[in-house]
Amino acid sequence: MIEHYEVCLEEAIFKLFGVSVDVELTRPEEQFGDYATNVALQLSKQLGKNPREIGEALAVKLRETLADNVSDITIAGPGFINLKLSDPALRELLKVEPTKSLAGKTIVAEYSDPNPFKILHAGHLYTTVVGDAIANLMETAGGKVHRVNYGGDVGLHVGKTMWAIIKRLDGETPEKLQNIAPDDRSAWMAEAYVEGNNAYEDNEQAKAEITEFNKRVYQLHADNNHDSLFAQIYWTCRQWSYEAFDAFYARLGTKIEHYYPESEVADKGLQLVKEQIGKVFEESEGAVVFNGKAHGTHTRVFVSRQGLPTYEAKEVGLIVKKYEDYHYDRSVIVTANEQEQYMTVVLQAIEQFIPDLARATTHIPHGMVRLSGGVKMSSRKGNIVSATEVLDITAKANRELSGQDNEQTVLGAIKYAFLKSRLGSDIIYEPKESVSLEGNSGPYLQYAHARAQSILRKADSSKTSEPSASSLEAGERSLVRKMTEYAEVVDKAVAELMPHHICTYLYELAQTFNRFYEHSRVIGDARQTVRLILVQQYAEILQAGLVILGIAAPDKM
RNA sequence: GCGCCCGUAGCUCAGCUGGAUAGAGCGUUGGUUUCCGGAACCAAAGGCCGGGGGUUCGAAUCCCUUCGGGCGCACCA
Repeated sequence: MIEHYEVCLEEAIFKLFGVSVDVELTRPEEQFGDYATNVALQLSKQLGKNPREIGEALAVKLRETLADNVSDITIAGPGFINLKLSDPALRELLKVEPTKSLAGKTIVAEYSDPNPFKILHAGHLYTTVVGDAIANLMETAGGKVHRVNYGGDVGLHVGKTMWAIIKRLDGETPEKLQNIAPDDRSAWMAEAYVEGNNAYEDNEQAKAEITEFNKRVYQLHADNNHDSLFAQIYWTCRQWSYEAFDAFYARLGTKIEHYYPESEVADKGLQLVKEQIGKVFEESEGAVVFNGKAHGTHTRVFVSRQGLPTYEAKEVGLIVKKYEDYHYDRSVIVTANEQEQYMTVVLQAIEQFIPDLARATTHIPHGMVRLSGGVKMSSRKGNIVSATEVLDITAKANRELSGQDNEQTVLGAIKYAFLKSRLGSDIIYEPKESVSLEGNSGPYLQYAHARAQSILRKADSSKTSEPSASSLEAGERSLVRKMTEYAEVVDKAVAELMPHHICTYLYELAQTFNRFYEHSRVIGDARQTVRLILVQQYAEILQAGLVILGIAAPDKM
């Protein structure tokens, strides 16, 4: 639809001035019109003419060719051309849906990535919410999205936790695991990890033992050993972690389709890397490294001196494994930005021998979550806020404010607070502000939706026999104008994989509606029919947007 | 030391593929209610867009530089 107007402008410019340009229409402030372009300014130098002259000449031409749809064309400021659409043309724009730019594409979205044997912390909550929204965006654009996560069920951290667990059990006694109550399991393992990590750093003997445990865990996978006492403890605890993840995702409404444990990709990665020694990778000080310096980055170890694959080699295995499983056209990996340069190097290495997969992969880095006034959280030190604690303090803030418990409100509050800022920087989470029903919050939007639904419910019982008018009053027009931006905003969010655009837009939309609603009676008014249609469309857009964000849009609150 | 990211109102943030008087929310001050959900609306105050230089008709936006903060740089993930 918008393309139609752009093409008309391009044709007019060609006819008048004999030059071909790519016209891009933007959304100006409402006072200026519905669409605007600065082509006249851009052409000014090339044509040696005053931009306003160019604009005026174009306006004369366009008033003829666009007479059906455009009610007013003005030249303003230094030479902007502003188009105001006729009311029917504007309402026609409401039929435009987000572009299905990913139709037919298979996409793997990897996010969340909690590690078994470690705590599920606030950062996991954040990255899960972000990943979900991004996956939803790609789905909205028509993509077939597979949501997966990846977690370290092997590696040094497992060695640390296992070391402490066995110490706590007073030996390799898997039967004693039964003494740990199901509700305590996650916390118990998280404590064990901290214990193991401290021992690793402070105690040489423990460090040696942990190193040995790390190898034993790899060996146990290599042997597919489920029987030894050590193996029984390992598999039981790993299962505890997965059960905790399942419960966490169920609570959030996240649907992770497949868990990739590191143990499934370690061998593959190791093998792939070894095959490329002397080509892509080289041996250095007994380890296998990728020399990123030659490519403007830095050198990274892919296989340790002990012959174990590092995170880097496992990533290679994972990227290939995901391709074997899904044959994706595109792969998106959402992680914290501390992994940004690591990922750059890994993709650079893969580019050398499987270029297609490297190019199909997009890494989306985001910042850390900080609780207001808090410090960065580290699971190694144990001074960390768990995902559950964030949910709990938010529930508490909501209870104090509203006097009741409402899980949907709490989740809406957290998700919106996490998603409303542009990805990349750290975010500061303020529970009280997030659950506030005033201002730019999730609950505000949920309430806005409930309120619209309430109007529609009431209208069902009233008569709506008046014919719908085609022209719009000022307040109605502002609302329609804002609603027509929805598809464009979604397209932008999809193109950039940036969910915050949806948040910004939905909030502006709700504000526009509230302004309209404040001054315009709906039920019982002479314009009830046309206004009810607008309320209906508004509620639909609000809901669609909230769905993308993974936030419930309740009919009542 | 090298690399990446980030500095916008008291606080939290939009705006960044250059364009019209730099926008919201919270907080502060004042106002609005016969009536559809006031969890709202209206208004005011509050900004050398970290500093400096450059490119441009035009810079919060691009380039250089400087200061401040975050993160990453070999066998953790």
